[in-house]
Amino acid sequence: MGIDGGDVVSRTQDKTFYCEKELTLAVIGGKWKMLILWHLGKQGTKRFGELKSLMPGITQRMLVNQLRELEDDHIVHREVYPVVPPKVEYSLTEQGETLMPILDSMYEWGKNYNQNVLGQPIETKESV
Amino acid sequence: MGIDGGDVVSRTQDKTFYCEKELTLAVIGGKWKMLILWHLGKQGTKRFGELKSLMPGITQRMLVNQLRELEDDHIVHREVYPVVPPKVEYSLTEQGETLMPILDSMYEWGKNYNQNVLGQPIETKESV
DNA sequence: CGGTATCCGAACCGATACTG
DNA sequence: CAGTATCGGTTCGGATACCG
Repeated sequence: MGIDGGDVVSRTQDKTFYCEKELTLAVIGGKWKMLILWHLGKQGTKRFGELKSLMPGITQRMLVNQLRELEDDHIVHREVYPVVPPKVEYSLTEQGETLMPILDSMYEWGKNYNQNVLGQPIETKESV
Repeated sequence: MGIDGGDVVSRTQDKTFYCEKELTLAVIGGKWKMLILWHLGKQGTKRFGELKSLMPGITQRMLVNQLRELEDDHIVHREVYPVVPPKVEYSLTEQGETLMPILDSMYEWGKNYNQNVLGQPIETKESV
């Protein structure tokens, strides 16, 4: 029996999960992970520096950190080319690709919630 | 322009979001929120104490906290009956109901990930 | 170019005690 | 029964400096 009264579902990331949803959340829930997955999923393979440019707000420390965790979870593949200067490419694994429908749903839900509940207009590049 | 180089999408919970997915994550991402939504979504209206019983691992402080945040976000409805001893019932709002397909997807993804990637057997009440 | 290492404040969250 | 209040440990994540 787990702490929530249910069976233990899984252990990874040094954590114990009592429900499959929590496992999914643990994989995509990092501060920058969804954004990284989004870029890799929609635009394909990217170099480290390209990802950094796509997310100006992220620090190098956090980008490395989030990518390593996604790699450890078998969501992102890291390809190192032994050249100088260094070249490292990141892409989604097959398992990583299977997350895209969920991210799409979350995008759609957020858009709807923003309009219907928060009542905020959609700002487009034209309107701003 | 937002900090990530994109436009600001939304502001709520005293936070600023630059992508709709982050807004969705902010709504469901609390430590116990998915579990609360799951119970209310699958089994309908519950009293405070019932929810607490369904999640033995949660502290009273966290249950109140997570429910208040979900209420503030218009995901959960709180109905207070003016009786002694107090009686308070929680249920999903219409907007809250629209989260269920996402939670279902996350459940299914987690189950698949647990088997295919982590390679952990499914523990059933019978097998344990 | 693609990282590491270190520091440190903020946020999260559990334990515990008290209350109308 | 359904909360509130307070304390404190742990984790998260931003800033900065250095490296092969």
